[in-house]
Amino acid sequence: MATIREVAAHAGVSPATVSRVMKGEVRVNQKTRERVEAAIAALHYAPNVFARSLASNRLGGVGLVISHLAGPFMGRVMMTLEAALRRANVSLLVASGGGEAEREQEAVDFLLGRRCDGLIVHADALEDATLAALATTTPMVVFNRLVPDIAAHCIHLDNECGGYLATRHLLDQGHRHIACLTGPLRQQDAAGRLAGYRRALREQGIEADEHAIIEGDFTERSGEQGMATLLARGTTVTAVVTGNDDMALGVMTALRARNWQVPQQISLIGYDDEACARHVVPALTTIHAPLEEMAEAAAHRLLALIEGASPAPSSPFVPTLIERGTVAPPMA
Amino acid sequence: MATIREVAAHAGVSPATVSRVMKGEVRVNQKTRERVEAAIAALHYAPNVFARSLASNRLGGVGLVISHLAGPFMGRVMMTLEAALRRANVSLLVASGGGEAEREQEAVDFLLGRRCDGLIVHADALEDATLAALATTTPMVVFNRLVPDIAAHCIHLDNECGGYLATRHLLDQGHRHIACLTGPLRQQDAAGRLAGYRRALREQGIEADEHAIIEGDFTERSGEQGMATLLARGTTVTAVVTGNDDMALGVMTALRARNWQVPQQISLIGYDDEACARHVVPALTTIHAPLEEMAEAAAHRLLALIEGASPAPSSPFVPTLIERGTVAPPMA
DNA sequence: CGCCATCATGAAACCGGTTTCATGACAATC
DNA sequence: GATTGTCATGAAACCGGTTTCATGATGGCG
Repeated sequence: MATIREVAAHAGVSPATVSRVMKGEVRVNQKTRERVEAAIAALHYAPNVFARSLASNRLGGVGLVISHLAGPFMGRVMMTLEAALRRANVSLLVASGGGEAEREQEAVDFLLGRRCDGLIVHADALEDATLAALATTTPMVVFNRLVPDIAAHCIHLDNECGGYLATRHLLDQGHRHIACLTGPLRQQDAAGRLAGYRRALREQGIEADEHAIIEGDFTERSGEQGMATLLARGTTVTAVVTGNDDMALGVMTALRARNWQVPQQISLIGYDDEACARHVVPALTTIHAPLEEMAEAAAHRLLALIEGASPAPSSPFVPTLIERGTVAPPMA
Repeated sequence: MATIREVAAHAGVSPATVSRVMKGEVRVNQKTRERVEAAIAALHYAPNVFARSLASNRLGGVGLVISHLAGPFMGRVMMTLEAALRRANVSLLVASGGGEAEREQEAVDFLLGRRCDGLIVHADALEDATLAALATTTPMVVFNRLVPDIAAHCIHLDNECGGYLATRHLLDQGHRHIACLTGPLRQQDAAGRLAGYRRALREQGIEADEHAIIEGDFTERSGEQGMATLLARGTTVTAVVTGNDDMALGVMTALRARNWQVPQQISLIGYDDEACARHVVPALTTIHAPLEEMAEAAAHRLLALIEGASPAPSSPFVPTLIERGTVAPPMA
């Protein structure tokens, strides 16, 4: 592999000039530039990334910290992220944290130890304060979460809106008694969705029935249990909004076990639009997040931060309702 | 950030000695080692990875080339890979190809340009010859595919066995007329599964009905169409094995549209054990691949190759049957 | 014509480790 | 006691870019 000095010798210039040509600097004579470019082509010169990193103190790559790599939509997110970064000739290092704060911190430290130029963090467990501190140290964007102190570093979804959309859709169909099976409420997304649920009810002058609001943990199992609890209480709800699709799946299981018909006897709405949502029967009506757009935005935001741009706050991304087969008007 | 020279000065030794201590070399006096370690701790010294890479010509990271990042099980694979590599203090760079040969090649080139120490390649579109050539250039393991010329570099699944297992299960239940909706037969995995299907039939002295073998392309749609074709022909099959779970989902759709009952009127078996398989109703009986074990093996194999081990061929991983709700004995 | 600004370019220092080779100390051997 | 071998260690070269600073050339302006 040719070095910059060999190229320089071949073109009859100094290594400094080759370096200038490589980075497309203006201060190079046209003739010289052409000679250097010819030499580069002739020798198939490709700069040594290690030397470049050492000298410039830049990796040319960013790190992605993911809580659950195996989660239902990380693939879609990574796909877009990777493509956007590669277009900028920036590589993507991945480290996973498995949803525990300690392991997420390890992932961050690992990537920082590799001297990534920046970080995209999709972490459930790390505390706001930790993330805020990190943002002062290194270019960073937080994905799918709003950390108030560093809002300008966050690419997030308007979960309140999503919760509202779901509930509103049921209200529009005529439902008046709607249950809400939430995710863990210490998690921002779950809390936001619940807030949207409450707002939709309030708007219609309906008072929320606190017995019909059950906190789960985003697992299918917790959806099943939540619905079972509701039914055991002899609930009169005609519809259920859930914290995510997994929980909705659990709800369907609980209902099926008791021979309730969806949507004839009870309507149901999920959240996330996972692959499964399309495939269950009846297909799940749900809330869709523009993950690809969000990923694209995250990549661009991070690249800008690395270039020294000052973080500019942006509005949250808005989810949309996907109507499928689990919502119908309530029975008379 | 402290440099190795500062540590050396602090410990009253030369940088060379610090370097020796860092890599745990034996040829260091116990007393000296302790002094150096104290200095390292006192200065919070962490070696500069760029300098290390430049001097040692090693990145300390490997590349993962993925055809479809958003595919149904890449998450599970990446999760395990990343964990195994990180334990060895090796980082993971990811590049996606999107299923086209050209883009897959770009991904490979990109990662090679970043001087990865090795490559894990999960590519559908790249040719065997290309991969074989690559293996001579750089440490590499091929994931979920068998390239005959470099079998020792391949971590793959015994698809023939999977196809056999599925078909055999149906035969054991008493089915005698079984359709097979395959993936694209130019793809090794699809062809292997079909071969297993044929062997299972042959073993029972049943001649395969070529009209009941339809080539699809692994999409849900192709499963639906395949089943529709079969039904339109007034088929007499009592069971269907499909190329993957997506196709099985399509089959279920086609059957539901015509009011056929699964598994009472027709049995069905998928392949891959995707997340959805558990959730559809009835839950899909399918073939499960030990992806985590395979990923673990891929990581270890690659790390060994990087250390200079000579590639040792290994036997394919064997899939297992997951019995759920889509298989029953044929009607009398 | 002389002075100064502008521009293109090269020399050399620098980034911070790793590794080779030389050296000196000490012990074992004859 | 001289020789040889082993061991711990340091000096310095090296990896291959980037960047600063100096320099010489060119040209515009008074």
